[in-house]
Amino acid sequence: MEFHKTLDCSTCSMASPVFCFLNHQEVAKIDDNRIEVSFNPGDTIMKSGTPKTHVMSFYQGLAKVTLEGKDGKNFILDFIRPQTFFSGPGFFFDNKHYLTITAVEPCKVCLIDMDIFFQMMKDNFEMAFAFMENSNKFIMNLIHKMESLLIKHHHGRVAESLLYLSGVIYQSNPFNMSISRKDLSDLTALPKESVSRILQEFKNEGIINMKDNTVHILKEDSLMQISQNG
Amino acid sequence: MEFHKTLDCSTCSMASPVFCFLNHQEVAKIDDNRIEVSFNPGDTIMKSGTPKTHVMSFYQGLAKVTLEGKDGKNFILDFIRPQTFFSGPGFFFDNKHYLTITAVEPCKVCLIDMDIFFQMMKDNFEMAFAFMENSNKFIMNLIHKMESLLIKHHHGRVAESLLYLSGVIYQSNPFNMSISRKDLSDLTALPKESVSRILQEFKNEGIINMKDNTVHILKEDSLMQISQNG
DNA sequence: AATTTAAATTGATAAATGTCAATCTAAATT
DNA sequence: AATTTAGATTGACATTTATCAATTTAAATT
Repeated sequence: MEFHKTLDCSTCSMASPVFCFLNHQEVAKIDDNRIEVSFNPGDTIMKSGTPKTHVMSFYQGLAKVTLEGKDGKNFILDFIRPQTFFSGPGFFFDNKHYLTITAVEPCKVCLIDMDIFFQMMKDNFEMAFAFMENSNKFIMNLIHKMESLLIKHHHGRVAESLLYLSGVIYQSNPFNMSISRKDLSDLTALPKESVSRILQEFKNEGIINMKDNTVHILKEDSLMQISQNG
Repeated sequence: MEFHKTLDCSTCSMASPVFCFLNHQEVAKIDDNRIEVSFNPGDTIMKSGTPKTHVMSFYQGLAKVTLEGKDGKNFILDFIRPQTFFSGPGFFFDNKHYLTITAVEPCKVCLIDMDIFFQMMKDNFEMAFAFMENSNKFIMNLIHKMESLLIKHHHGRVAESLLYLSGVIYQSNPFNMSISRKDLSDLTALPKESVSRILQEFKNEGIINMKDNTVHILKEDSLMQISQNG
């Protein structure tokens, strides 16, 4: 971890849309009340159950947002890429974390004092509204995720995840999957054995190719169909 | 439906906590820009996909919040009882409904013009914050629901639902279940046949009693244990 | 490079689960 | 009250799915 700052809010191009309605004074105040933190893969960025003191601007790397269930079962609700603003549902409520965020690739974030951010929303309704929009998008993600998990069968879930990883998270087609099979298992809410099997099936059917964590989607149409109907 | 008003905001005791920070002027403004609507069981209060023009204060009856999936599969995310404020995740985003709300028992609601409510949040940050707290509670409900559905087996889900209906929704122990088996099926994300079977099992094991839609929980401890471990 | 550790794959099996069809019950309509 | 309709229950079956154990592969450590 580094405690000196390498960025300047006034020139930062990595800020989330939540911050785009601030005037110079407000930007300066954010700058004075933030800390930059780096995380290595596997590091916990936010831990469910702990007190919530900051909101987060995620500006580098890849992280996973996890719901910790019982018996050590975890569910990945989403992956985070820059630029993302994250406060979490405990904000305004009991100021605790309800989700765990873990670095998958090396990450850099700015942590902004929650009270400062809170006060700023009082004076700047545009930021407050941008914050609310951000919350609502999070809700819609959750709803979509829920729908997928409830409706789709195993093959469909894996197909959807591969398309999501390639299209949204890694944004390339032969993509190097930096997440583990366990992560894929937590993302699809499937036992890791099932994930292995299904990936193997996709490979045998010529839908994808796999080698050394590099996945190549060969028949995107087939995957989309499996994702829809499976 | 009745188009004349029977209530007065300034003396209304059925308002959600979201409205508790308003001054006289603001209360009057809400009063001028709301309509009272009654719904019969089965009526659609809000329909997914339609434009969103109002926020809702739910002050009488029982309704279900449904996520419409593919192939006519529906999932009940929650039931609504007074007093509940509901805006929905489309607010601030594309102003469409993403969830469907349907009356289960006769319902009465106030629909408040969305733009008026929006403007009022600009001037009254306390209401805006109460609104945000409401949103975050909704998120936490969703997360809890998701966890249950992902972790628990069929018996556990039915057990949890019975406890929820008795404890939260109907607030009595021998309770008259105004929701249908199909609703119970949509709530637990289980085929209705499975719901029937499991209820019957619970009955045979002396955990509950059932007659004419009246359900009596006899062994709450057993149900709680099944809900936890099942 | 050798050894150890962890992760991923594969196979076999038992259990859970969804679907179809048929029966039964209750409610609604005439 | 008789008829119709919708909803709920039950049974049987095929399929899906989770779990355990064993093997293989890859990564990390010495």
